[in-house]
Amino acid sequence: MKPPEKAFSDYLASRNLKMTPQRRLILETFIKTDGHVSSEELYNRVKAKDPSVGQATVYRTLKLLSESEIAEAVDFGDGVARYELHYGQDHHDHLICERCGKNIEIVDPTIERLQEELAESYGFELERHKMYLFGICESCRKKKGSSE
Amino acid sequence: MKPPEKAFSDYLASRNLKMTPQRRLILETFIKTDGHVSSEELYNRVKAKDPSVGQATVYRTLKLLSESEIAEAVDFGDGVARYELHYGQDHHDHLICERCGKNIEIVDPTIERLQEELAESYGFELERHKMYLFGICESCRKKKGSSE
DNA sequence: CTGCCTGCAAATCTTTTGCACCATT
DNA sequence: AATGGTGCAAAAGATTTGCAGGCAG
Repeated sequence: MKPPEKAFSDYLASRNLKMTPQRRLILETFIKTDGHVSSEELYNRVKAKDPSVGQATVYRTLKLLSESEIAEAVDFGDGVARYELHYGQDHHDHLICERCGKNIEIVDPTIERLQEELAESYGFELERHKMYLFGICESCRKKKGSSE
Repeated sequence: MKPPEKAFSDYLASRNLKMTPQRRLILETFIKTDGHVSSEELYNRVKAKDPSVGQATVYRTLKLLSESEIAEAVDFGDGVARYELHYGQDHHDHLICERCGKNIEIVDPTIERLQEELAESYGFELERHKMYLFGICESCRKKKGSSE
């Protein structure tokens, strides 16, 4: 499988766009940052390496990365768009602790298959899905009453 | 089960807040509107009945309805917060056509149970979840190539 | 009076866009 | 020259907040 940079420049080329130093830097920084980055967080990291990069460029590049399916938006319901690396990653869903914010990546093949079947039963061809499980993790349950 | 209005005024009372004509009107309008309303849509409907109601009041009331679990936020990833009636409704997830936006409410008991088990296997106590399946519906697949 | 509510407008916050200039072909 | 790309600042869109006045107990 080709490296993400190559995948990105291929995507750009296919749309008559160009790989630029800024885009390369943003992509590199994005890849190094694991977890779920907001545009602003990414902008800050990028700025640390090259203060001349503008915030709009980060927004624009993140959108390109989404379109090219190298990044994927994850939405935790706070008003901020977050992105995670998608290219070359296994699909996964999210298990989130509502108290401490801990975020575990999960996947269950049986559920995946049932989702497919469920969509089919409604005549849909399933393209993708998002599943978020919200609960309280073990350690937060132990120190009960400590928050809220 | 008590009617939503009662549930809401009980919730308000429990927080030393009051049921007001505006709040009542907003709740009534919200209940009559099925599907997934944005604050602005709801504001427009409310305004049609009583033009003196302000937009901020709709936002504020919608937040109260969320807190009281009478409404629930659904997030389709466009920048707008939408709400649906939650109180007294069965839980359901969403099957969304990426082409025409058709939105079907779905539920699969087996998936629900597996989600519970999956969370448990990570030591989580599952409180709630959100699942969105995105695909292409049958009629959109037939008129293929008609969009995008 | 006191405390909650409301409408309005101003403020915030995130994201997008217009524009003039730059770089590469 | 032509086509994109960029940074900046302004704009846009959604939501929140400050405030002065209003109402109910």
